[in-house]
Amino acid sequence: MTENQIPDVVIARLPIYLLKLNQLLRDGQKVVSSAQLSEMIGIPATQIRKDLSWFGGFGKQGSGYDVIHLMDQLKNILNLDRIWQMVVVGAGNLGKAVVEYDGFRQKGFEISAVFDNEPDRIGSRVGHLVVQDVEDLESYIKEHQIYVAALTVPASAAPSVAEKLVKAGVRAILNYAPVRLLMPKNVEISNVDPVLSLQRMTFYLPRK
Amino acid sequence: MTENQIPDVVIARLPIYLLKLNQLLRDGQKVVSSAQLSEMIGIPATQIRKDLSWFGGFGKQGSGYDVIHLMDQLKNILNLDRIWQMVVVGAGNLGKAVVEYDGFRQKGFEISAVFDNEPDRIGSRVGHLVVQDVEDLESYIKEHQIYVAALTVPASAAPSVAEKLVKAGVRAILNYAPVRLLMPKNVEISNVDPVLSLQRMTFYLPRK
DNA sequence: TAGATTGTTAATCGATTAACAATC
DNA sequence: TAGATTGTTAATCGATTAACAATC
Repeated sequence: MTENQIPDVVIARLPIYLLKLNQLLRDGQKVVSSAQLSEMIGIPATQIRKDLSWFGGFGKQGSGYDVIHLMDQLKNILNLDRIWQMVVVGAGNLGKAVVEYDGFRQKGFEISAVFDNEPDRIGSRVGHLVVQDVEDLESYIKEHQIYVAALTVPASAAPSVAEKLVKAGVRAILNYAPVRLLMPKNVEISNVDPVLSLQRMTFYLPRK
Repeated sequence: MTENQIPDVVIARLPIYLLKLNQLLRDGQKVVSSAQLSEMIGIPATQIRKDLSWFGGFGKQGSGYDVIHLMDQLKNILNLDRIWQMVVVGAGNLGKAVVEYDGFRQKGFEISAVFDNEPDRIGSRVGHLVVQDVEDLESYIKEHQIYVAALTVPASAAPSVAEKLVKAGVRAILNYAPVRLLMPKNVEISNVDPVLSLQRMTFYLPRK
């Protein structure tokens, strides 16, 4: 069963295409060529075509890609033609910001619960949610069949909470804690660590 | 002048090594081998050694790397043996969270000013700072020789603000707005877009 | 039809990995 | 010295890019 494995880098670019297509749609553009997309997002046209061709022929020779149609296809490929329920673990400043950020819901990720272990926080309101006891995390995930979680606990607590999440059935973790979490290979993890990004960029800055 | 160009992917891994070394230091470990590091962060030992060897020989055959010495070297390479002043543009929820997040300062990135264009927000306090008028952004950057900025304005405003930043002399932008910004090639940009990360991960999740 | 642009093959480029001599 | 682990070369692997036939 040698599956025609699609490279991870290709998958990572699809949401970028989708983002730009959204914008084109709002601007009322009906059709777009790979050359136009290329210029707008700074990815070579050949690469865009190659990426898309992993999944089929979505374009039309001579004219380009129908914006709406391509968006639908990408959403389907990325499993985004549905709403994903998501839990947030950690109700500190970061957790609050995540819960109150509107961008997740707008793109189909609905935060359905937030958890913490601090007695002071449990029971308090964050956004439109009430903070629940992390003791109830596993049963909640199982009962509601949650696959996606955001981790906004301190670095020290992250590994053990992540393990709990995985044990309960979570398959994708958005990790805001500044640690590298080792995951079984059937669990996806994305690290949101702006400090690492800054530390990369400073390499290229003038030393003074 | 064919410079021995170091790949971007290599640079991007160095802060990860640094993060883990920090942890080892706290744990009191003095020396670490590439094999140990490998196991701890899930990057092949060969790759770690290869990455480091771009910059010189930091290890000792037979024993490994001195934790403190390697940290010092990495900090030097990444230009992290100093404090970077940073401005934040956009004082909405996201901007507030960024200003109030302690992790930047801890790692040597000091937020020295925050800007917005909303009259209601200008003059109000965020963390220990007072929100300044974005009209004064360029002069502030020039006067204080700021090279690093975080962009937490709405997507629609991001491109024009980014342009202002670059014009004033900013060379590294941490972009929180959900847009791709095209930058001159002497300006570094990192996108912090958790939604894109989620949209990548859902590809791998079971469809139901 | 002529012009434009896709989808795909093949060539190139660059990054990862294996292997091992050097050396602490 | 013997054992361990680095630093580096060469081989492999995989991703990007160029080129162009197919086709709208």
